[in-house]
Amino acid sequence: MFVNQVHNGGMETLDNAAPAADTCCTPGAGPVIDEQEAQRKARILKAFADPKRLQLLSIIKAGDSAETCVCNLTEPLELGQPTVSHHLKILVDAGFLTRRRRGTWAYYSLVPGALESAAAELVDL
Amino acid sequence: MFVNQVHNGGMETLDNAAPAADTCCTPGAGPVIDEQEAQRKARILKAFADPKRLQLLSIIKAGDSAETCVCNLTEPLELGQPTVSHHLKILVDAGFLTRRRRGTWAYYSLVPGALESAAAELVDL
DNA sequence: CTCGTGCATTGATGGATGTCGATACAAGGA
DNA sequence: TCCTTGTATCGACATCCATCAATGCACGAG
Repeated sequence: MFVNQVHNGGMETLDNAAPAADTCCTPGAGPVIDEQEAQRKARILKAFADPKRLQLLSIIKAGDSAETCVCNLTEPLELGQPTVSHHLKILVDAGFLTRRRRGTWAYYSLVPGALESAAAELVDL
Repeated sequence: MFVNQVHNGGMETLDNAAPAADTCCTPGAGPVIDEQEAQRKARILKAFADPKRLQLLSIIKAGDSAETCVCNLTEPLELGQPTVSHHLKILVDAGFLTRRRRGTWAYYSLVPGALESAAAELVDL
């Protein structure tokens, strides 16, 4: 099924005289992340890859008491309340926000150091 | 149309005796990124939010000569050649890879400091 | 207990995106 | 010149995702 690695189909004249005429480059033997690790990192980074979620994090980060309820988030984002709750759930599941109910209101706050660790995942992949 | 900010519908007994019985929280007056800036950051981060692209970057980063051709990328990712070219184009357009043709082969290399600047976009949003 | 309010969940839908097969382009060799 | 090989692009398809309207749930007030 796979016919990728057939670079020289029966080439006999090469032997070892030609230095590297038909090899494109050395494959590189350094450590490479596997598929599972790549999926884990991608799942984390996907939580940030949305403009509305970035604005959510920015607003919550700029909050005075480091706690923000949903009613203060629907208006500046120009989104419906269900959509805001949806984005907040994604950020909570990704481990970047914590949710705390007080009365009928739900307050969200940043998890300390979560952004920094996510950024570290990017640099040393 | 918008009926969000009508928290107290004709509440007269509150005056200023009750501290903050029906206000959920202070809106927070800190600086917040606008929609345009959020879209710019999201476009950058979206380039990373894919496991195959993360593996691509990892392989290229681990390459000895810091240059890798496409033929060395299709096999470890278990993807077809058009798909690999598609991902590479996304990473080039995002400014994280540079492309250089030598003969019939195309070599890709990491842009120095690109990952670090992208990580910085995450921390100080 | 009933009502009202803030928030979460569900179902549906339009748009974005990853993947592949087919094809076109570029460059070197016969 | 024609042919071969590596790469990029195109068209199509399947899936994912952001969004909304409708509904359900939790909690406080009366």
